Amino acid sequence: MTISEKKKGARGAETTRDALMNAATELFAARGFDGTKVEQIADKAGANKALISYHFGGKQGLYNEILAATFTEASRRFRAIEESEAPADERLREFIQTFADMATLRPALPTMVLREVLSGGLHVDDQLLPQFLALFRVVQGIVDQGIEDGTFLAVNPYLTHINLLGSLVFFFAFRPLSSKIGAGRLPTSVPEVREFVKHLQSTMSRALRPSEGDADLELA
Amino acid sequence: MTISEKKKGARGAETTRDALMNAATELFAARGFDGTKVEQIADKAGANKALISYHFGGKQGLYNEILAATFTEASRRFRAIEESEAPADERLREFIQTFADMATLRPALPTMVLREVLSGGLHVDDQLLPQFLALFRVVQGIVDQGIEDGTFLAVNPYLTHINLLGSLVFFFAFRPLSSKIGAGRLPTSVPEVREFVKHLQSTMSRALRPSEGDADLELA
DNA sequence: GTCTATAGGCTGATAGAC
DNA sequence: GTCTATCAGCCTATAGAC
Repeated sequence: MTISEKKKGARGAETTRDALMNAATELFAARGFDGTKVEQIADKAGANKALISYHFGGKQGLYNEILAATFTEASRRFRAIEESEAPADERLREFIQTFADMATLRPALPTMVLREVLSGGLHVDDQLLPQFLALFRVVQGIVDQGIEDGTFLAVNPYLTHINLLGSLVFFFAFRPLSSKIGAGRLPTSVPEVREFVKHLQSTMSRALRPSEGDADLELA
Repeated sequence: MTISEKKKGARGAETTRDALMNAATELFAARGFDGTKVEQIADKAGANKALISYHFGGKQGLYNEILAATFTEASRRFRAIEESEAPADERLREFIQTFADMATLRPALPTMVLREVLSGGLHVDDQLLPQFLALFRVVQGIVDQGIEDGTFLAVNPYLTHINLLGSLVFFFAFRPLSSKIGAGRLPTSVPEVREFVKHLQSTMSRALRPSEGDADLELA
């Protein structure tokens, strides 16, 4: 038995601080800030609720820290794609795959993005805003590149971005409800992530591929 | 001065009941159930907060009534598309346009759908679930039709539905934040609904159109 | 139908012992 | 760092006058 396991049998080598962060991330994602009570967080973490104030200065502080950690990690991962010099089509596939990997590893990410979007970004402080916006520029950069070298149709990059990110975020946010509704009432069983990734990749690829008689399409 | 205007000058011919509904719809959409306080609703409606209990039996009752009204209206509008006998491609365009019209007229709709999805459908009682699911079957019905008569690629209808609905809902949910971030920091100005509708219609059309060498694509 | 006043419950935060 | 006990504030709901 290690020192850190001295008291809390339910946790591994996790510090109390980390346990609180993990528990809170799940709860905030599922129920939102107002819907989550500090006592629930403490219980789930197997810790005392007073420690939330001690470690994070309160519920709001904990939320901010989680938001920052989530966006920072996402930001870091996407930077690799932004710096890649692969063809646009390949980078787009990579973006979809990376987002899916991240959402699988951290299911709270799409949910928290969505909650922030819904709340009008009320909780995103100015320090975090650049990272938030960075996430919103990746797709546009890729589309710009594809249009420039002629491998993509001249679509509106911003709308393409909304289209793609909306699909991704919605898919992952919808999965829990999808499971709840159940196999009987839903036309198909809950789809695998792999399947969805493949679907979205080929859908976007077809949607952006310039074809013969398509000079009339957009340009907004 | 009509009888109904006897007391509240700020409202039109609106009954107190309706004023509360409208104010609450906006607030619930913007801040969620837990984030909205009954006093805020009353203030916005120019009414007394005790009247929420009187008219709706409490905050939860008010929320349920709004949710029911919202989904019922959506359900009614989409039924027309479901019963249409137009070609699949046209019906898909119609679906997108109808959703956009509805979201423009009632901005709370996409937001509340999204909040329900995020919460895992916690507030949707069993009576409402069928209407909720109906909304989720429209796109799939259209795609099924298109595949059957050969005008669409054999894509997965459920994933196509997620793709389309995610894009639509996200676009409208993101608009307020988009405005807040501002013209300076966003690559393009906040796009018009018309523009987005056109984009999404042609994107989906291209994504679903069967082309020459595409026998390899899906079938999950 | 509408208002005022208040009750009663819950929540987040902290003081202080260990 | 962690825990117990407690408090102050807020929030919903209701009783009762008009």
